[in-house]
Amino acid sequence: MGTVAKALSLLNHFSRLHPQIGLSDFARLSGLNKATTYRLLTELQAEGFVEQIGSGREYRLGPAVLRFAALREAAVPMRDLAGPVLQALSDATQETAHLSLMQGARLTMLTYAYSTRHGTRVTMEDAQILALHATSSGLAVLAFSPPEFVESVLAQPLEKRTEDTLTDPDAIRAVLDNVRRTGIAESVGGFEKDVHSHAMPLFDAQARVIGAMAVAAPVARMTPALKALVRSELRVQALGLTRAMGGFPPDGIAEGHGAVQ
Amino acid sequence: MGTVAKALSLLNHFSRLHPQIGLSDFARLSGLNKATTYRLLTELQAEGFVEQIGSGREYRLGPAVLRFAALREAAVPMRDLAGPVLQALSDATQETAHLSLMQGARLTMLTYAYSTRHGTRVTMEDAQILALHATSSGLAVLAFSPPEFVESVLAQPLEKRTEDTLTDPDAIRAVLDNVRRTGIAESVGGFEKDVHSHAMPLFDAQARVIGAMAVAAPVARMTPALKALVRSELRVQALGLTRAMGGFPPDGIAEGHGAVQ
DNA sequence: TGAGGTCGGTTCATTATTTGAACCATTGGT
DNA sequence: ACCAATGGTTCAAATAATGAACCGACCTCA
Repeated sequence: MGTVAKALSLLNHFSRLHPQIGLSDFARLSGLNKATTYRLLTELQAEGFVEQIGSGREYRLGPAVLRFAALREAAVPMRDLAGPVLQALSDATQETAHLSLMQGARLTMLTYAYSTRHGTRVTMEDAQILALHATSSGLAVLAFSPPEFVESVLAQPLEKRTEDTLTDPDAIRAVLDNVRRTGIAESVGGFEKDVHSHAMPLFDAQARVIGAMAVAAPVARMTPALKALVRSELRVQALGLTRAMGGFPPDGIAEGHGAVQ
Repeated sequence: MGTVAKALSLLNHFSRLHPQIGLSDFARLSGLNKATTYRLLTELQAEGFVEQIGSGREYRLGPAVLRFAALREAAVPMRDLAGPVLQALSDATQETAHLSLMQGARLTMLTYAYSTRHGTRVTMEDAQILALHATSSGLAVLAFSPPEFVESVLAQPLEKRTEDTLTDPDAIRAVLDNVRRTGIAESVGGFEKDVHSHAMPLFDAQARVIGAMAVAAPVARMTPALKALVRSELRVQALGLTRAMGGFPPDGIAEGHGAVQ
């Protein structure tokens, strides 16, 4: 590992729980020599990536990261990030992948990717509005939304799009509990007949849900093998996209993989 | 300059105008050897500070900066603190209020608030860099910076942004004396033509200047009455924010009110 | 078609920077 | 008065950074 990588990986020890860290702690956490750690921190400090609290005290993240984050936000629109991720998801599963974002109280499709493998496929409309109670994406979003919002949605009349659409608020609340446990929402024929879809929520920097990523396949093709593949691919890609957008999954979702804490 | 600082200063070449930069351009811009530049970029990339667009193409800022910015915001909610204060300042004056912070030797805009009252207003760019000699914010900061720093700034070539920009070091030193006496810096058309702005410095817990808060209005609207209002509001809000961030103004600024220790 | 100019990326001997054990000076707890 | 922390510093030894030259791929223009 080069010096630069070592210095930057020091920053990874910051978290919500440990927003400021002393020199000795840094040395312990990173396994580096104290003198080395000190020199690296000094360089990070000179560039504004960390700063010191009082006089001769702990370090915390510096203001430079704010500047670069603003530039990153300006340079990389969400659609650009989502495109390749959806393509990868679609390639891996050979089915339709799509991404939707909350806009106000509505969930709308941002973009999608088809697979070329099969003659039949689930098709999507641009800017389509996805019913929150009737789609896997909607359920994924609801499961991680504030309870007040969930109740306000369930209090309204819930359209029965197909004979399999869930419209009983209690039944939906039970489903949401399950989604919270597994992190993945599932819908079989709830929005369009013959469509079986899985979805995972996407989060912003405050760990608030902002939308969902989903894979949709014809019911007949959703074998146990494909289901397992979809779930694992979706998990990886949705987490990856959340990270790429600067978001944080809430506690309990980002199981394993250490990192972010 | 250490290797880490070199790597990090590569990132400074990103801007709104140049959101992505190729290897050769980076080498040219930084004056480093191409191989060196490549190795540094590779390390930055491994930590997610930059990423490459397609296959073997240009570099742009990576998602890691967003992650750290979110953590920084969580740890130091300066923006959160500043938002309402700027809004109040903007509401009271019906003009644009903005806040900038020193990062290394640069003064950069953190956040701003517009008034909705007038059709015309002074507009701000995110993460904009404010020239220290040519803006009211810069002068406010310089006036309370260590003399060595002031001299190092004045020793460099001072860009003449407009015909009214002060570029004579002696003239600037005289202005700074005045700013120190009144606590408020003023600039008429020094950065952008037709902009008249007032600024007050902000201080940290050691009474060191960390940035400035400013109100900017079109020259034509800056009547004596507005000027008096701006100065009094700015005084109250800048002092309030310094306090809210845990900072202390140096002796002689916090007149009256018997400062906390 | 091919010459000449980019580009991103790679190599390797030379060089300069990073490294770490030991050492300060302070601080805070007992 | 002591001990064990802390942040910060030193300097010879070890290691990692450096840069000139070199690829192959891709341009453009003749």
